[in-house]
Amino acid sequence: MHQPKHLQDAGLKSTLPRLKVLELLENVEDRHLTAEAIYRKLLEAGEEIGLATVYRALTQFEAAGLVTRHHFEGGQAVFELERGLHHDHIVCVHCGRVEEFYDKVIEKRQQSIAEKLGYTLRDHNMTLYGECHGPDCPGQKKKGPAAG
Amino acid sequence: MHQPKHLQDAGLKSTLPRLKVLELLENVEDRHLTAEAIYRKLLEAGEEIGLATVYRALTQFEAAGLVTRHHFEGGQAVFELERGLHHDHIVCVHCGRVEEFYDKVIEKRQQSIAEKLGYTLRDHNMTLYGECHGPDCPGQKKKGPAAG
DNA sequence: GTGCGAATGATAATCGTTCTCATTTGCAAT
DNA sequence: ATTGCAAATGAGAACGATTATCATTCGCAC
Repeated sequence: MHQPKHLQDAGLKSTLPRLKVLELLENVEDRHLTAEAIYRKLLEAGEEIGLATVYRALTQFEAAGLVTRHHFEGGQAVFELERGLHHDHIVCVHCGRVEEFYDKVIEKRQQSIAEKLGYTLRDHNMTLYGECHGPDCPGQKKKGPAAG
Repeated sequence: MHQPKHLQDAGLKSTLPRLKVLELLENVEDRHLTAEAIYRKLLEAGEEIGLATVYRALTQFEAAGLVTRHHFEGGQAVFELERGLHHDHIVCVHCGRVEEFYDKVIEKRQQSIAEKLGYTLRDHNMTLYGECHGPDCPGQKKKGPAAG
């Protein structure tokens, strides 16, 4: 099972702006982008597109299962191209870096917890927040710069 | 360890609006309320309070550890009085009912996943979404009302 | 190429939340 | 109890993210 490379396969009319958004999502290295970041990148690439269209395209992609929307902390939703592999996320509280992981034990526990409580599990959201200790992460500074 | 019953114990000046908000949170049966719901309930109870004050009080309570803020789906944050017992939530996608649970296995897995990925875990957000099958839940209707 | 409905984009509108600022309050010293 | 002052309040403006509006343009079937 792989994603349809063509929008029509997802039931969407194949328009230029949609193709541009999809293409960007397929080729960009950071898989988790805000709508505005996508919009800016397209403008920088010389494309003519409106922010509203980016939002519309992403919402449709999400409905079609091409894209997943996440609400990490910080107000702005981020979108990622769906690859058919469920995973959860860990986000660095300092630099915003996002990594993905999958844990079968947790998934099973979630299912049995929902059952035990009388729910039919439909979805879940699990995001861990931590400090990533990466060399470029501002959280790694031994001492902050003098105030001011 | 129990919560300070007095705002001063939490480092906050004891003002009438803050006391009203705290009192409401302590006495209301639904432990998960939006700021606006709290505001409305206080107005209905005859209190004079502004929505901005409710938000401010909640933000301060959160900073003081008296209250926890959750971002479930739906745009509006919900607040709950902190009882010192960490837990996660399961939310009914039909009626919005919220239940709490705690699973030691999941907590431990989260910790070890973060470590394995090189993160120091600071926080996490885990919310399950499901159908609650409660008798009053609209999701239980055998057939929806005729359209229109 | 034509035509029509769907898609686009600029902008206004919306929603939840925070900020501004003039007024009021809590509290400590009197 | 009164005073004084910083901190808190409340009404409404401002804000940021997202969605709706609506005239224009596009994609696609004929």
